[in-house]
Amino acid sequence: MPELPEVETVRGGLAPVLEGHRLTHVEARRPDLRFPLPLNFVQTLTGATIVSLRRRAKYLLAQTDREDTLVMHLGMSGRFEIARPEGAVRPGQFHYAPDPDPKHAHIVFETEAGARVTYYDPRRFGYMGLVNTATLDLHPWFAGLGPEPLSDDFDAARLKTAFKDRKQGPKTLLLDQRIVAGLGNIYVCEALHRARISPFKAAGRISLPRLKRLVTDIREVLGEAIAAGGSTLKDYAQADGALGYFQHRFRVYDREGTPCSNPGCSGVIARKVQAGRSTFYCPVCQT
DNA sequence: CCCACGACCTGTGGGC
DNA sequence: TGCCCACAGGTCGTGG
Repeated sequence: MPELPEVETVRGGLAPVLEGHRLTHVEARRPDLRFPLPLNFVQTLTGATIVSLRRRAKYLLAQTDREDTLVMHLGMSGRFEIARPEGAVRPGQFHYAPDPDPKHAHIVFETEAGARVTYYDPRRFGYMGLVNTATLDLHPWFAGLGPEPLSDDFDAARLKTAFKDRKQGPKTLLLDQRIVAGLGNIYVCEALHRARISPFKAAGRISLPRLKRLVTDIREVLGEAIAAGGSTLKDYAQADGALGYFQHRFRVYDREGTPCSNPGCSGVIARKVQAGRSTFYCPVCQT
């Protein structure tokens, strides 16, 4: 599933075709994704103009010129594809290439300009909803979210407070969206490896200088991934259909048995299940 | 409050 | 080739 950098990449891919564009056709091919779609989903969005497309944590926020913001979460396997018309059947009506994966094409948006944005999600862990824009921050999806890791609100002092007296490893706590919003399994593993911090060490016992290093490394790895256009795994493609390449730069994720890349370390990357998720790490230099 | 675990849903890849 | 199991980027609810 897309983590922060992938969602940011999707945002960047969708923004040119959605921002400032009016939705002329909205289709929900099933009544639910992970949760039921609002009953007024199609009605509310049809004819609305998307005034901005932003990201908060792993959510995409498409603010409309009506009262609501369309909130989209990609879950594990959600992705968007943009189709451009191959020709106009007649003015305002367009022709598109056949959908390569109609079985998982759950939501379709078409804009006045002729772009077709299709949401695919085989596992249906993703979800969409309509949230009143004026009170968006109070909505349960957003009210408890921690700071954006790339913002100034996120720093070592804040992590120190969040980690205080906690016995769980930093791996588990960094996945908690209330502590910091937008990290997922891949980038937590990558950041802890860069910072040479053990995923299993009691979080409350990590020193402030090491947390400072961790904050820097979180920002660094996210920044690199965003710059690379987001990572692409099996069932994820960039919003415009092109592929990202950051997955080739993972240093620990899915690299069990390969040599540790940290300078001067002769360790071998290991995998352990921690709180039900795979943790990849170097048992030698991550302490 | 903290923490571990199962559930949600579907697809894929590896081993036999 | 076929079958079965393990596993997958996230989040939520339950129960100790």
